[in-house]
Amino acid sequence: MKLATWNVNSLNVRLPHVMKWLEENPTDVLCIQETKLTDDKFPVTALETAGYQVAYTGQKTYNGVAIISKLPITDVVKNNPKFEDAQQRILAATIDGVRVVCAYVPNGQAVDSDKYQYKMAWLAAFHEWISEEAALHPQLAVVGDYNIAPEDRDVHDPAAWVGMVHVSPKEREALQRLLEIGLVDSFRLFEQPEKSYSWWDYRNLGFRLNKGLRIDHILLSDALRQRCTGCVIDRAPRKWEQPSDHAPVIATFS
DNA sequence: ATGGCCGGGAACCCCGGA
Repeated sequence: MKLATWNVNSLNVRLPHVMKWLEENPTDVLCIQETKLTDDKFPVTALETAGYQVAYTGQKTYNGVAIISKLPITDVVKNNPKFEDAQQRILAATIDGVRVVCAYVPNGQAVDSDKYQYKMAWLAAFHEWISEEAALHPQLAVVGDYNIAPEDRDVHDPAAWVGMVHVSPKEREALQRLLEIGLVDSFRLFEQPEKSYSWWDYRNLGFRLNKGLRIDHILLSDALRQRCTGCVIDRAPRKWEQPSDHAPVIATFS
């Protein structure tokens, strides 16, 4: 089984990239974020014709998440039942006995901004809900754009990022609390190249100079960790024409 | 370098992203 997460930064623009990537990288479950599409605009036909089932929840202009799967999708839940949220950022579903949570964690904009307060409140409620999901579903994968770089080695220039959103101690603690539920960052289960990132700024030749952050993660419960045989970041689509600023992260399972 | 890039939506600038 192969499970991937990718912030596509507008599915309207990136649908061809998604289709091409799925063709080149047969994937059982692809979780995407920032679709920026209302549900009536979701490209159901294109994906179904390619042999995938879909679940999605979106809104105009911002946010929006979806799960694209070769295998049947059941027990779909939209949003965190414990957090009233007008923003469409969470989709959970069961696929092949695995509970998959696709999440787009708020950006936070700047430490101590209103958006940062929202991010922290969102993460607290997410922790509460994921704790329960973990108790209910031994095989749990919590994947998506976390907008948090866990450690300094996940940041191209840690000194330059001190005090910035994505690396602040409070955000990192929130991610750590999620891990304490019994989840593991699948990327760090395996030897990885130095300076591995999943996002690069469009500006300043960010990708060319590998000035990035590793903020997209696949967190796994212990039962899934036992089955995990690899986790990689696929930089290839970041080199395509008109790319998303994020790259897919892929975990494989026995 | 005080910044550069994107996408969306409403217009030909501004917001949000990270």
